[in-house]
Amino acid sequence: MAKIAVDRLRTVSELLLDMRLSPEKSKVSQIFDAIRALIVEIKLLPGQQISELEVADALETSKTPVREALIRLEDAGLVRIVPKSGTYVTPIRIDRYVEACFIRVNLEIGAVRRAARKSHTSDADFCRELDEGIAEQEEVIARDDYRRFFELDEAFHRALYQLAGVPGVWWTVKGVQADVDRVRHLKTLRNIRKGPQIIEQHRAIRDAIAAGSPADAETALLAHIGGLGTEIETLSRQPGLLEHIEILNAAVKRPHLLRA
Amino acid sequence: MAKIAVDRLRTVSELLLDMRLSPEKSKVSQIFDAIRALIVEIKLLPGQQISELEVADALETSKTPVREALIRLEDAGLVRIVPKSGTYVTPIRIDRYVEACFIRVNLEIGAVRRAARKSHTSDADFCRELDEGIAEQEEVIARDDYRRFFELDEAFHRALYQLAGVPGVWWTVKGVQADVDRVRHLKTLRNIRKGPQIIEQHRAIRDAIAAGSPADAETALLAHIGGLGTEIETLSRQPGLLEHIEILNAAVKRPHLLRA
DNA sequence: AGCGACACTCTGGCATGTCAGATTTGTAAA
DNA sequence: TTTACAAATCTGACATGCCAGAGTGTCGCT
Repeated sequence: MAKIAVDRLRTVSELLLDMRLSPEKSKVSQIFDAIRALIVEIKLLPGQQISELEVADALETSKTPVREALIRLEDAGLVRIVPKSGTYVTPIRIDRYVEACFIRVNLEIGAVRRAARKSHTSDADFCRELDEGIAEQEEVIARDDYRRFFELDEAFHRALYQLAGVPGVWWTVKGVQADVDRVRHLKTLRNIRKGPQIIEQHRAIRDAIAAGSPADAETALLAHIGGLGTEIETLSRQPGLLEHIEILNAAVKRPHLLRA
Repeated sequence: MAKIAVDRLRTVSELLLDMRLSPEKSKVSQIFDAIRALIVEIKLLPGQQISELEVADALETSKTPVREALIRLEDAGLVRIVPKSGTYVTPIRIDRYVEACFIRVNLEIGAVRRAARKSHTSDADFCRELDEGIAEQEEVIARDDYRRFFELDEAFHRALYQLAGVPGVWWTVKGVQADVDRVRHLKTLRNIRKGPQIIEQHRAIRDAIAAGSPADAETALLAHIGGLGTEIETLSRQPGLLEHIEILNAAVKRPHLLRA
């Protein structure tokens, strides 16, 4: 099996040591966000244990807020709490990943179709928000600001739901995207990027909506985030990506697979 | 404004007094389920306060598990926790209702289409589970067992996701259905039922899947759970339903609107 | 060496207590 | 009666502590 560079195994306490809790927001939400980020960015490996007490000590707080954050992380599917045993990062499951893609694709198809229908009976300014988004995307891609581009991409898709008149749906999508985010992070780690191409696709979606054509909008969206089959193919085609995931999932049980 | 019969305002403690916590399952999940049921069945009215301490006393337990259950209820959108003030049942918002319908319709369209495609290349037994479900539905509808019918209906739709190969999607659907369930409860309270018709629609969906025709499957599904517009129309056409919701939302602030 | 019993440790479930802020209530002045 | 303001009350956020059960290592028996 190919050796793959993986971050050294770090305990939660190590990773959180330099974090300071702001008294402005609730501790629970801050801890939730912090640990979620660690999991999504694969700083915490699948299967790795997260101890309430350890986190509490590292953050100089008590177990209670940590525990409540972990409960919410469990609801989000990022950790598994096993009574009297421990709390563990869930493995990256490709079936969940596929389901998340399924959800996103279908919801977004529905959104762009609705948006296109509404656009049909609205003024020319209907797509202004999309246009502004695309313009800014081009700016940041020009200076390789991928973090910002990631935010803009998210905003663009959120705007689609807004145009469709179902803004809240976005949060549902976000909620199930945990596994997608983890895989996406792996992809960017492996330098799989395609910024300009994405912008072109965004523009195609915008145009179809502006033209008031639900069918074209669906086609454009599918070309963008792809059908389910496409998505899995993409994964398989990336040499070693699935293997990489396997290794990550197994790493905690077999630490000798890890390299510094 | 029309007077509408509404359950007398009951505190959580009253409603939970006869409940006994089983030591087999965790207290949190039992409390979560119990309060969720009370909210969905509109025993607890929108806006009504749910005090941690009150629930804890009624169930002869401590605040901790109650609190954790309430946190999960907040994630589910059923309550709103206001720091240093109280925890309140969220109002029934029709925009959320619409969004939940949107989510369900689009996901289920995707599911039946996929199921139909898979059926196309599978054996004749592909739809057996659906057939068995429909058969049992006919049995229970014959003896007016609406509670059981409700379960079977749910199982039928869950089976659709299973056939599509994305079983986990069902849980996402369930997660966002809180408001739908509340409205549905209102509907059944107002005697809006149509059992035999539903079974006929189930059969149509099954047939389209068995025939391996995605387009027909989508059509049949739309006829069943309806497009978004249809759903809202249904609401508006029910004389007084929207009003009823308004009154429920306002009831707690204006107790004089309530009748025994 | 192989294996089972037992003690010890660790974990999360839960009980209880403290506190600051939000809300309500009592009350007295206008 | 109305209003203003302060005391009393109530609430959830968080801290701390205890407990039973799961896991693990050790030691003695075979």
